[in-house]
Amino acid sequence: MTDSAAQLAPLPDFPDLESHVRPDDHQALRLWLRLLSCTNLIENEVRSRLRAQFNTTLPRFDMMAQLDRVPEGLKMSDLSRYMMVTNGNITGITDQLEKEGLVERVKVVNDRRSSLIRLTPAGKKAFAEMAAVHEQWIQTLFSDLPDTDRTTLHGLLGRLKSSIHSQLPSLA
Amino acid sequence: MTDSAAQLAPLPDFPDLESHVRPDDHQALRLWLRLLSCTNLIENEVRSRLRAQFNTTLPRFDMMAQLDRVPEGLKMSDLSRYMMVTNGNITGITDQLEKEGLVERVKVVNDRRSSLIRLTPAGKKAFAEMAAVHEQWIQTLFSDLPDTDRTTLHGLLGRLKSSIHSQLPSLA
DNA sequence: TATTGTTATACTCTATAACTATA
DNA sequence: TATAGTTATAGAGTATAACAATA
Repeated sequence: MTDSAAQLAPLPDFPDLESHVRPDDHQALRLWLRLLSCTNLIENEVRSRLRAQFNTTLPRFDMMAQLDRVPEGLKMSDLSRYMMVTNGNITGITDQLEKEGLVERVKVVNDRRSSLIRLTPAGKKAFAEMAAVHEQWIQTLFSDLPDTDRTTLHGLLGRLKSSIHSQLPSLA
Repeated sequence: MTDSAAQLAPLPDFPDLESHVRPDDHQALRLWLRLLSCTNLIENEVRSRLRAQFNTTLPRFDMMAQLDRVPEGLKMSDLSRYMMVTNGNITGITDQLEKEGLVERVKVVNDRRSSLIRLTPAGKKAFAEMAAVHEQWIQTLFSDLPDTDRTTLHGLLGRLKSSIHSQLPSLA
């Protein structure tokens, strides 16, 4: 693996937030604008495909993804933390998915305030179908990036994430 | 510069969308979840500070940033492309900023359908103050990442962005 | 016919805060 | 007192689509 990525020719000028970067902008700002452009590019595409092909939204998909990985279910406060949104929003998304029979609230015996949310069999099935297609989208969108570059990127973003969490301890 | 980033110990488990990655998830999906986590982490913080300290929003800030870099102004359709939102939304944000005296619509002679949007002197001043503080936030948030890592990251994200644009030519 | 911008609409996501029921 | 979840509210952002004016 090399550092050649840093020495490549300038990119073509795609129209986005990065378009008006100026020569005197500092490295961190340029990096942030590019990070934001990349993420928005992919996220918008994924949102639009989720809507078109599965009539769902990213938050709904994300919630089902979290639940799919914990078959016994998750408390709403856990979901709230993982999805980084407030409690009331989790109630709203849960209500939608419950009405469609994709998740269920399961009472727990030891604490009558809380319940576990988990996927129903129908929810598991629906999510499995979406997840397979979703993963294929992601594979394809990232497929031009060589394996080593993906690994490097993953590692560097891990450092960035740790560093930011240590600066914003309110989040951890 | 080395590839050491790829060989580091696993990250602490911060509660976010990445929390439930499974051993059999493929590299591209892991990378995408981490990219999304990092961006959301920073973006949420920036949104919240823009709200608290300047009583503004990210789209408003972004629009002023675009305009600040083109003193003669931009057409609304240009802004629409750069900000990757539809035309109606640009009208809405422009209306807000115009009412506050931060931008103005300037008629162009050769095409009476369109006008140029540009910052007013008050808008320039207000943006300059915000931009300086905003850049300081970004500098700080990225400051733990060594210079070489920032450069590598910038380069790799550039490759990713090009690759995605070439897959989604509708955007270019 | 195509393009620029506006308007109207509807929906989702979001935070905040007050509330309840339990612990 | 503190915690889990609900409800109500208000605001922002978004896409879609119909529209007027102009090219």
